[in-house]
Amino acid sequence: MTTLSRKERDRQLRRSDILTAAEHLFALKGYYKATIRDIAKEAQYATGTVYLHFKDKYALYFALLEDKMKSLLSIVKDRIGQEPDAQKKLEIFVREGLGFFEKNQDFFRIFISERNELFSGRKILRSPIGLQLQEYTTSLIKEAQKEGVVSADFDPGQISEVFISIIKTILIKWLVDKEGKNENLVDLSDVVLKLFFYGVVRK
Amino acid sequence: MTTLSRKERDRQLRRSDILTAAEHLFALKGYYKATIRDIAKEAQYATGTVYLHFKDKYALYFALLEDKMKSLLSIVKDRIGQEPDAQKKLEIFVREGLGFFEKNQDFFRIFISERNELFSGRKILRSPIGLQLQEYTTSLIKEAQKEGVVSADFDPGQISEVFISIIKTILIKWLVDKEGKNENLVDLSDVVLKLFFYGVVRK
Amino acid sequence: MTTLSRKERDRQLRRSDILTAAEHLFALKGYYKATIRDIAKEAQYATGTVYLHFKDKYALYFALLEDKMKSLLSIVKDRIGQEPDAQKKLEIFVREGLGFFEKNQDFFRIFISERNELFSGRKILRSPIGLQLQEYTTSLIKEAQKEGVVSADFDPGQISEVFISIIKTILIKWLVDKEGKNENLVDLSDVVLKLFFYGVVRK
Amino acid sequence: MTTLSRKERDRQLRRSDILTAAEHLFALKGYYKATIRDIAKEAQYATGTVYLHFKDKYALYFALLEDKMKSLLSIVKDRIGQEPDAQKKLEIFVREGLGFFEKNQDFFRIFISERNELFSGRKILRSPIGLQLQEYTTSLIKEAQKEGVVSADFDPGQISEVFISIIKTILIKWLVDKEGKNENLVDLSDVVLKLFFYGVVRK
DNA sequence: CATGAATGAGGTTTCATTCAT
DNA sequence: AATGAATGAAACCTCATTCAT
Repeated sequence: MTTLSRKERDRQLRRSDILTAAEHLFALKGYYKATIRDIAKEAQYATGTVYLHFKDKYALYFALLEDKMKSLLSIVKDRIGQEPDAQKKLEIFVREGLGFFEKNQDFFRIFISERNELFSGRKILRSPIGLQLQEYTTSLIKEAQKEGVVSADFDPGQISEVFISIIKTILIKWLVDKEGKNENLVDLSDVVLKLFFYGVVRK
Repeated sequence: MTTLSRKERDRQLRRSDILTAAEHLFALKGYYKATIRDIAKEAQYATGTVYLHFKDKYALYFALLEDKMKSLLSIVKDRIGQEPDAQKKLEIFVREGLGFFEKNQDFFRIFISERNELFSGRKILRSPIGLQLQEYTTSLIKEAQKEGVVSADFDPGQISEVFISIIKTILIKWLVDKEGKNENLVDLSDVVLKLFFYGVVRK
Repeated sequence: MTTLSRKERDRQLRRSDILTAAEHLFALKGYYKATIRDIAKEAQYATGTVYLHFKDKYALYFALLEDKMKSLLSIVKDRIGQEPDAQKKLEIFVREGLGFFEKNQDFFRIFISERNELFSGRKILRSPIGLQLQEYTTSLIKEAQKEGVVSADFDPGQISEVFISIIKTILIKWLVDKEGKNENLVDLSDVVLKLFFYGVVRK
Repeated sequence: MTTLSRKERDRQLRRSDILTAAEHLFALKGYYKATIRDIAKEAQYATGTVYLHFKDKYALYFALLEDKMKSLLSIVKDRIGQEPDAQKKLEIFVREGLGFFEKNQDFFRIFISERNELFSGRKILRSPIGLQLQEYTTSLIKEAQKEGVVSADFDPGQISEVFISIIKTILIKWLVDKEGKNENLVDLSDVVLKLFFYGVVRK
């Protein structure tokens, strides 16, 4: 039993090594320019080893996104936990999302590049986990509408996408400009929430 | 002189043929899967002809985005024209932007996929024309801040990106869901502006 | 017109160069061990050039067999021409077949290796040209049966395959033993025909 | 001693398991497309185990043919036993050969594909056991010649190959057409012998 | 001995780019 | 200038073979 579980643990370790290397290279070079050989080399395995864990290049890419999105979703759900207030939930969502992306910037780069693929072949965002994330966000919005925090006039699906897109936009800008500024993530959360809830008009 | 200008006119025509084909194929298959051969074939030229007009594949891609962005910028500037009111300007911006993208959906698909490349090699958004578009948007925001329409607390660069990103998000959702709904572009403009100005809170 | 036909002629020349190299290497190493790279190199072209003429490795192989079989069939049909006597026709068939194979020994090696593939994936012998060759042989046998030269008791399809197989067997043995002996092809024809018509019993 | 012999018996069992799986897969997919992994899996061993019994892929293939040919030869020799009549011997040879191949169709498919390799690398037919089979057949023919059953004009080696090839051809056709017909093996033997002894002419 | 994960050479195929016509 | 065949580098993926457990 110990033997078996060690085997399985080793297997997961290798899988994880490869995913980490893949995350780095896909973020750095993009899906097409990152090669399996490079990924294997960075993970310090032979090319063929990658194929013991992932059936082909796309399966590796897909698994990577899937794992991270699962992780993000579970963290967010966990942190939101039993919080009863709908607005607070959204606040936690923003804070945790920003935090996760900051710690997983490679993944973030890959993640934002997925929105484009909505039209074309790739479709992580419509995979089970992609849909779960979307549904979860939408459910938070719906709740906020029920509680009267968010106007019921809006289409919750639409609004939840705007919500996500504001988070992304603010985060991108922050990452790109990072050099100069010292703004921290808490401040970013505030900006996102203010924009989302009250828009840009002068109070 | 006539001869020369006709030559030049022909040249521009060919260039334009190729750009149109490229727009179609890049939107359809993405940058990597669209081949120069296919583009040339769709434009009804030989492969080599493409290289008489564009130094390499990326130059073609870049020129395509540049042309369209120039066109978008000039339309928007033209329509905004002498309008004195800052808020109205933003309204026109949204309306014209949505209209342009609707008429140029192929370009739109390519355009949204450019955000990803912010980090990596491609960077149309940091090219002269990309920066002009960005600066123009930012200038509209600044104006709105001066007139007190937009709160001066926000960083205008940041806000202008959020502005653009809301437009994109709403438009993407509209295009993806297009089948069922019959919402028109004017309604979309309203949603964008409401969200941008007042956020989602119940009034 | 001249230009066009020269182009086409050049094209056929290249195609033919590649086929010749392929014939050599397939015969020498077999289908799987012969590589496209080697074939291209032997034909003095770049690897990719092969793919301008043949969609993939199997298409090249198939085209090779097809071309040669067409050629064999047309030679045999041509030589048999207006010969009225059914037995003489079979005699010509054997003579011309042996002659063709002797001049095309590389092709012969590939050809005999095709019988095996009857069961598995490859199936040149069931392609249009393969069937034509088979049907033609069978038709010769049927004629011989009508004329009373070959017993009507036999299934003509079966007999025609035996006929072909005797030719092949005798030829293989001859090629393998070639070193020592000086038996010529005419003598071989005699052996084939005697065996086929009268069997091995002492007269 | 018992322990040792059990070990040895086990060893032979494993070897035999692997050979059976190999026979199946080589027949089904051919030498190149059958993988060691698949063979091991079908035999329910690990990949590496195959290499404890056979030095490499070709050794496995070779051993398979060798075993079966040994078995065929010993059956035929056994059945021919003390039969004094040369013609009867050939009759038994045909009957037993057909019977063996019918029971070992997988092997038959592999066996017929070996003729091709006469020229190239593989050469089971020139291995000790291949030569024994050939020599045995030739000796039967020589005997028949001595007894005046087969004309002494023919080269016995040549004739024995024709003999084998007629058997193969008739059997292949039978296997391929099997669906429709109900011809049994005894009838096939008759056809083979008639063709071999008397050829195709009308009596 | 048995296992099966790891290795990495090597094959097929694609495609941006060049260049002789 | 236009053509499009040729080039050949480089990618993905397979699989015979090895070797630590």
